[in-house]
Amino acid sequence: MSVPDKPTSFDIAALAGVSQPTVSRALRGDRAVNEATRKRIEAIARQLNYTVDKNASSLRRGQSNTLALLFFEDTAPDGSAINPFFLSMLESILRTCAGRGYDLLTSFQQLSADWHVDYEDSRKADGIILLGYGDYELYRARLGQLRSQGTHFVRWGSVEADSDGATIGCDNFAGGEAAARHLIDQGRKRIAFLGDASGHYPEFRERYRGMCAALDQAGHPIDPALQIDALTLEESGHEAACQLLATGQQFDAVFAASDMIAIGAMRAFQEAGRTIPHDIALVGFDDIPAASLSHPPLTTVAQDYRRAGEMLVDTLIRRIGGKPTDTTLLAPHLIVRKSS
Amino acid sequence: MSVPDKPTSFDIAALAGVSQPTVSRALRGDRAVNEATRKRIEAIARQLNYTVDKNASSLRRGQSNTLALLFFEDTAPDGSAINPFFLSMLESILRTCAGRGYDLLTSFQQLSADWHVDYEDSRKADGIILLGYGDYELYRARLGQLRSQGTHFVRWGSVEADSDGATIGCDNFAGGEAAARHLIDQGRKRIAFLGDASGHYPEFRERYRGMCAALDQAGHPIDPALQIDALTLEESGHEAACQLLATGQQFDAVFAASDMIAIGAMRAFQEAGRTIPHDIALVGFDDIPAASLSHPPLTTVAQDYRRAGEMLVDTLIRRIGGKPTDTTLLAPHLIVRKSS
DNA sequence: AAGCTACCGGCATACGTATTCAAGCGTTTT
DNA sequence: AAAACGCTTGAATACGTATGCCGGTAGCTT
Repeated sequence: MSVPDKPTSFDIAALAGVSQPTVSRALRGDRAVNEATRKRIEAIARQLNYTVDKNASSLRRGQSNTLALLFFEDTAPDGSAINPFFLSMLESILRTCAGRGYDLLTSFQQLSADWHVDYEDSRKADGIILLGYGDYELYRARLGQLRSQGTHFVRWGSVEADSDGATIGCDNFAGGEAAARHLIDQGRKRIAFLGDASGHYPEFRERYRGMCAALDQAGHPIDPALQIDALTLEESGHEAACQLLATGQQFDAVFAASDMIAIGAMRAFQEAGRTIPHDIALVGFDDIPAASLSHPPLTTVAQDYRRAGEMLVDTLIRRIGGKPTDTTLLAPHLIVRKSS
Repeated sequence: MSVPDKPTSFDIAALAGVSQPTVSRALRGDRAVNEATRKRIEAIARQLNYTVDKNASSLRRGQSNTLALLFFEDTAPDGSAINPFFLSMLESILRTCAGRGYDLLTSFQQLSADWHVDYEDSRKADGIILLGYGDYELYRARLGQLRSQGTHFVRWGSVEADSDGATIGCDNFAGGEAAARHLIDQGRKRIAFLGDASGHYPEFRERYRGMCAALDQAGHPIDPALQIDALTLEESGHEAACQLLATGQQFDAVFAASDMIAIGAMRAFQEAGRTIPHDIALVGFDDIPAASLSHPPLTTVAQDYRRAGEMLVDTLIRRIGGKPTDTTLLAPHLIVRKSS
């Protein structure tokens, strides 16, 4: 059972009694082509199941109508699951791409690895979306490199590193403030923070700073002993919570830098016999799907991943088109559930 | 600030004092090129930041080293989140693709829509992976169409529709049996099933049949009244469970066709004041990440999404290469947690 | 010394599309 | 009636790479 060769625009042209360029023009909707001719060509094309060869087309036009999505990971490629929050964003990005006539290429990158972003260089994509919590220094160097190469890209992340409108981010400071204010309103005074607060994760640091600002405003002291580093993994959250308990410090609330951390911490606290929210009020960040499934359901600061995905794609498309774009800060909002 | 033109193999050739074809050969590792020449070319290429233009390369070679992933959805594109199980699989597929030197194009498809699978026709991808619970009739017609076009594809799903080794699936019957046997071993006799058992979802039907077989073997009667339709959505699971309660039927266990259904059902039962597992033992299917986070943690039949992703990619690559492939049935395994 | 082989690299060309340029033709303008 | 114009189309070519074919050189065999 042999499969007939894929028809080309020459085949269509021959059947329609016109030249190949006319076929190309007709199918791209060029108005220079006579209406009747176009209809005829379209009919034949449909009948032969003709589709434009994207490789040839991209080669000729110098663009591919494809975007590339790069996930950065902290952890070893093994065993690790990607942060659900980013998966939700992926979904939004996919839908937006489809709506805008772009395809999406997806891949993982080790943050530490020497990611030579081949996609645009090799003309496989017109631009790149960068996703993931970024190690600051390494990351910034790469961004500069991309810029100097003239690569089109946008990234999700901390806005402070941005100089040219290529970043979409969440107002992490405001999110941290909102979380802390909520806890303070519940009468909590000693709020612990689980998540890196110093360097590698600018997002987490901002959340911490927002929390500190709220504490400060309420006249509550800020105790550095109540801050424990953690990565966005259930296991890491569990560990950090155990560590916190082990310090023997008093605390009546915990603000976790991400839901994954919060969920791990919740497990640790419950294992230690603490009741949530009675003994410890707990607030997370992201509003991943699992947040509403925990027991008790997790109070959290929701990021609008839907909007974020749209903004990323639309901003990138604007940049590819050479139009100016602005750094965008999306407002998070607190979702109060039973854990606080 | 103007960006210099992207260098081509001609530029490299000129600098290296050789012809363009030699550059192409050298960079592709053709052994007909002298070692020293190759090193020289490689050095220059690296220095100029040269990368092969994938469009030109794909056009010339007639293949793109890209695979396309199509998700099928039941539900409206709005508001719906994709089944977490498939997201886990996506991750595995992505990693495997990367390991095999392929890129991955991802997109959604409405199951009902007239999906003209453009990706291979238009030479943007060498083959296609189909993912999603499939409506049988519609779906099968499309598969036939793809086959007759000579499109390379593999799919995840029920094996029974497969005639040519293009399917990777889970042994749903065995999974259903295992779940039911476990419940029977716990002394349960009247087991309800939540999920479509008749037609549209061959996977679910198989799970149901497996459960019936186990009941039968144990000498327990099978009561059709204990089967309620549900889609793989939390909301749908909740609804189905409510419906089941409303029938007034007696039952001491529930086997849900998926974890999403199980989680929705758990909520419904708890709202109705039933204790799990005391009043109702509950078993799900898939082992999505959230399954271990529910309260109580959900006993479930795990599918090996990791292996599945690898098999899908590797099988597709074999088919693209014209090699024969076999239908593969992966063995699921029961994970006992606290819900049963 | 003639012939043979292995090795290396250039020439020409093909992949399929999109665009520039110009030409043919019928109609309108002056 | 000549010139100008708009509309439609074809001829030629460029995009950048990969590969079949062939020629040339050097080392080796007989």
